[in-house]
Amino acid sequence: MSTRNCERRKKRNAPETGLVQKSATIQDVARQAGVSTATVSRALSNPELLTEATRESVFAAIRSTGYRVNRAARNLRTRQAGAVLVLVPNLGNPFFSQILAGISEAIGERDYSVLVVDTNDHTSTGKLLVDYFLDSQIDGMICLDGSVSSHELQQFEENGVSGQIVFACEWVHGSDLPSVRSDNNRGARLAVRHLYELGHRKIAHVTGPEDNVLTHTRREGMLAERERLDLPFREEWIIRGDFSLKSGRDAVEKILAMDERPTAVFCASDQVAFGLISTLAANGIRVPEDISVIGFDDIELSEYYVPGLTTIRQDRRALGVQAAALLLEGMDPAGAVAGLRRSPVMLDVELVVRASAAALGR
Amino acid sequence: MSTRNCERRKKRNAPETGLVQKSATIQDVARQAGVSTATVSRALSNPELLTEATRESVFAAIRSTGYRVNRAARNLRTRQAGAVLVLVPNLGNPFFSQILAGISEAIGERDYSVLVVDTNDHTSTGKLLVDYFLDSQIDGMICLDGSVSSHELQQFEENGVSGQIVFACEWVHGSDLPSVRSDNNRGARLAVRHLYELGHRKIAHVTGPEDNVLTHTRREGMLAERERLDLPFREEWIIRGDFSLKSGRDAVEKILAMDERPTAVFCASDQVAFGLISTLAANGIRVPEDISVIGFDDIELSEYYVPGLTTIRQDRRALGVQAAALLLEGMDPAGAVAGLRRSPVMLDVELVVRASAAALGR
DNA sequence: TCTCTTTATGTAATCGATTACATTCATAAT
DNA sequence: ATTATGAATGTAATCGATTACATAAAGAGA
Repeated sequence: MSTRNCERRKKRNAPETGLVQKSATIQDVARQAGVSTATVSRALSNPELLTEATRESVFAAIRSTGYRVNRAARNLRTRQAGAVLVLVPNLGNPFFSQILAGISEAIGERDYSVLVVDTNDHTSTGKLLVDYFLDSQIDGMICLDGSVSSHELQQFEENGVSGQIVFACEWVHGSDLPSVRSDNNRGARLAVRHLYELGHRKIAHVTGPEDNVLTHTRREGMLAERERLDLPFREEWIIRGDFSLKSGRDAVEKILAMDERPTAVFCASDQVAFGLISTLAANGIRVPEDISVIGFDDIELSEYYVPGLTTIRQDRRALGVQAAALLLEGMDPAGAVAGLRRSPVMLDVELVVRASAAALGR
Repeated sequence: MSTRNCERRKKRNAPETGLVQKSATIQDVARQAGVSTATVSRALSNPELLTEATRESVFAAIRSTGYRVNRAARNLRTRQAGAVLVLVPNLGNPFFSQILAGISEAIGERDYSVLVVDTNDHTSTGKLLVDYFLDSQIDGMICLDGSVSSHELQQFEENGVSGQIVFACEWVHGSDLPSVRSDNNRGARLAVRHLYELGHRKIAHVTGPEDNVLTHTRREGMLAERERLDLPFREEWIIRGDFSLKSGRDAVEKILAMDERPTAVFCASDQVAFGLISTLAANGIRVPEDISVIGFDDIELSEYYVPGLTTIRQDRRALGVQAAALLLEGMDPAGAVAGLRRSPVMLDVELVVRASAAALGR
């Protein structure tokens, strides 16, 4: 029938015929509607400026041509990127993906794309974070990783993009960049208090990595509550970890070797708790009968662990949503008002009681 | 000192002075180096075309101006987007994030951005997948979700973008789009055989959701192996699930109500297995003493579950890396050769023996 | 020495939108 | 009737790169 079908193997759109053709431009629409390109552009961005009649005819033309705005052209002209980057410490960790979901939801609504970069991948690239801005690849950034070097932070300032950055979950100590975080200190206190109320006095703590703000905040909360309750303290009860399953496992060895074995362990993350519990089990020590364990995060699996994990719940999705909102605020108008910069948004946490922490000496 | 610092709050770059200024363009570099913009462009894309001398001077100018190519301008001119989209069924599921990591790694090397979209977010947008292509937002797509409607697939074909799509992990039954997958059938057979060798004959199976290809492939593998080994079969031993923790929990109820209770359960995912085991435990049924359980996926946590989960390992990162490679191939030259389209890349799986499946009746 | 290649570089059109400014026209105010 | 005002639309410059084509220079071959 039609041998001239394959003139170009370019994109098609969906006009009346199924003919292969380049996709329609704003020019095509303008021609079709008998108006100028300016009018078409207005129909899209400021429809209220147009007469109902012209508006209609433009939209009709848009429909009939199957027109779609060319992002690259728009971005070039408006000097935007239409994308936001999320920097994740570890994509493989279920904890972060939930935050990501919240971000996607809130950001996607505003027609921004979400770029995702894993810190590990990133550092191996040798690319600086600020380069994403300088390469006009992104308009803003949400950082779930507090271990950003001060050098990088300085770059942000120097290039005037620090207003388009929001930290979520983690943050950088001493920096005044906006952030959304859970009340980690309170979480730690809740954990300790709960163990105390169950009768525990000898409480150990497996921390996160030493260079992490969460590690410090949670440890401080724990120490404060411990002091308030006048609990005994031994240096060896503070065990260094790194939030990972493996560090939970490694903690067991140390616990087994202790002169004065704790009756309860507060872990800096649920993952640590899992690593700990499973390894205790492998050593014939039962949770919670022999030792109580409490985690932090309340990832979905905690409810389905054996035993169910008593833990501190963070609203991960809310962290993401709020961070996105904050970022949009910072990006949108000239509204980079310093107002929000100084005070981090603090989200409440909650003790979730399950089976892994029980009354002492039953 | 200098009050004229705030003339424009635009981007800076890093020239000798710290003055705020618009970032340098290719024009600036050309001027600085005393060449044309064409030459600068060549220095970047085809350096071998230039004299060593000019090349040097261009790079010097690039350095001194702090020039960076403007992505939007390049994209507009070259009709590319510089980005790839990954469609994930559920970002909150640790299973997928690992694949994502693999993709990021492989795609990022080629200087593409990785957009991530959760299927849920996506469908709620009312946007079609093909729209990402039509809006020139992406050059290619990796789909981890096999539940793409045939309507969407048709749109891909019609718009000539099906060569830039790769399925990973899941795929669409009957479609010939390229894909990378684990050998799910073999995985299921391995699982059943393992249980058989442990002495189990009454083996139940908790499936995935009915509309999922993995569900079918794994079920078929299981049925085939079951037949080969001449195992008894009861309809009720096939329990419908959906890969989630919750569906594992729900399965327990059904198992408890069975006339002929199975001695082992093969779960379609590790998550299901966790849901199952924890709920069995809550009902006083011990794993593996009273009932053996085997999962599928080998997510990181499986090793740290109590008991350690015997399961089928998929190399998730490899799935991602290979999918990315396949996609790059399809996007790169005019090399959309049909050669690869027909045969899915099949990755081997492996039985990982831990504690959740044990010899019958000890 | 003169023409023919070959190689290095420049000129300028182009990608497709946005938007400052100009123009037109209808309506209100004088 | 005349001018001012405002609303609707058009004109054309612009964003910053890429690249087809044109040109210049250098060397090869006669």
